Amino acid sequence: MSLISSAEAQPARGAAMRKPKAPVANRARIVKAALDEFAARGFKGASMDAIAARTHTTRALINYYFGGKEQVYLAVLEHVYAEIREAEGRLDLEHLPPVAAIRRIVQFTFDYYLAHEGFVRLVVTENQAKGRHLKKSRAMRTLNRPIIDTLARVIARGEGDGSFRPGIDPVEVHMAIAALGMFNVTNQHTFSAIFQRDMGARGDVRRRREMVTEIILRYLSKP
Amino acid sequence: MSLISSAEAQPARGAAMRKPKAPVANRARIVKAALDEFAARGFKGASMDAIAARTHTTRALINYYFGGKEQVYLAVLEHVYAEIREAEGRLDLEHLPPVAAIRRIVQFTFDYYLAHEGFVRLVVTENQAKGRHLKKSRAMRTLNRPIIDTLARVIARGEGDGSFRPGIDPVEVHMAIAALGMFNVTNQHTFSAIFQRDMGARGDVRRRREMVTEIILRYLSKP
DNA sequence: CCATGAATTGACGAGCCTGTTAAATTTAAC
DNA sequence: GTTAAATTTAACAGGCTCGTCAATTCATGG
Repeated sequence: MSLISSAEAQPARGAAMRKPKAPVANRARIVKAALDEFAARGFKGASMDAIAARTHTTRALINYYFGGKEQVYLAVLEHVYAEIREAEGRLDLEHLPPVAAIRRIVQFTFDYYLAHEGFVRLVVTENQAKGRHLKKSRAMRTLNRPIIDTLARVIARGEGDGSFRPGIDPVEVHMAIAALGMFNVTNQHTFSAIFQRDMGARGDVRRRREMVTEIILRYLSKP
Repeated sequence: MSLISSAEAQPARGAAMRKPKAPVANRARIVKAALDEFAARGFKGASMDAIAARTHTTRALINYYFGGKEQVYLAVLEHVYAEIREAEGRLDLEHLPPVAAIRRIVQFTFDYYLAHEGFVRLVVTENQAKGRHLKKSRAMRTLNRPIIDTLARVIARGEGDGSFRPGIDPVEVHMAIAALGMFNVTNQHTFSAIFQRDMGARGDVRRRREMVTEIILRYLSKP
């Protein structure tokens, strides 16, 4: 059943095995197209035909591969989460002093959301569905442990060397970072419309990025 | 035309006036039911029949009143924004010292989002639609000025009496408050599923509320 | 009491979208 | 070259949802 492992599912090529046409490449392209479509229109709003059109294939083919709309959606979800986890894994913070490490984490997260609007919107969509699909995927739980662990290690180091105060909850800090970073992209439109300020303006975004890191650092620092 | 003003459209009940059928009461009930439905399933996902069922009327009647799905949605949007603005208006901060005033604003916002999940989810939905509907409503722009103004006054007072540092942008502060408060309800499900921590747990929520106020106050305070 | 116009309903038609099925087309192995 | 599995296509059937329209209630003013 492993949907994510499909990428490396090159079938060990048993003797009695017949034919690869372009299934692997197709699957990848479908997931990518589906990501855009789901992110743009939500689960119900997304159209299988639209996804098919974006990949120059047909709806029937997608169903042949994945089994149905819901399963395509799940594949996309696992794909994007795997992607961000992988990116986080390359952060390499161990040799940085705590404050610099936090700074890097916050800015990485902020930038990643900004550059991967599809991911963010997908998370929003999934929440609108009350996490119904996510709960079905066991892969998710192990998939997101690392970020918390690294964050916890940095905070512990900071407490140790006196740059941070004690009693900080890493999960809550991660939440604050995610909240500030996500809001910047998820609520762009209503905010811009209401306050007549283009939230996407270059300078503003850079300033906001700095503000978010400052907010987090001030929260962690000694009184 | 005025969709929102319909609430107070009680026809002055002249002596020779008997009750019509139930148009006013119906309209109110429809908006309420539509709020729930749109919040629960998004714009596309919401069903006019479902709304009708919740109000014991029919789809045709709703169209007779509002004109169509999109217009019902718009009426709901204006309704909830008017509601939160009104609640904010009752905050009465002028006589509080700056720090206490900020504390009240933050906690009010946090609590309001928590108690009005429908409102929050509607904002999310509208953002998923890239603010398409909001932009059509001129009412929105004037509707949300007050909160920024009051916040700006409190910050100015704080800068004046030395409790806050200078150079703070009220809009960005409001954004941070909104981000932290909203995330707490919008991302409940994915966060709970991924980190196996029930974000809704009583104690956690109260602690988080305190954390959010602390985050904001630390950001505003002198270095 | 009746005429009038607003409020309300039931039924209809059209559009979109999804999943399936059977047929056609490739491809690798033999 | 044949063959059989793996892909791909085209067409179908069923379901859901939306907006509209003509018909029907009902309170009210004359």
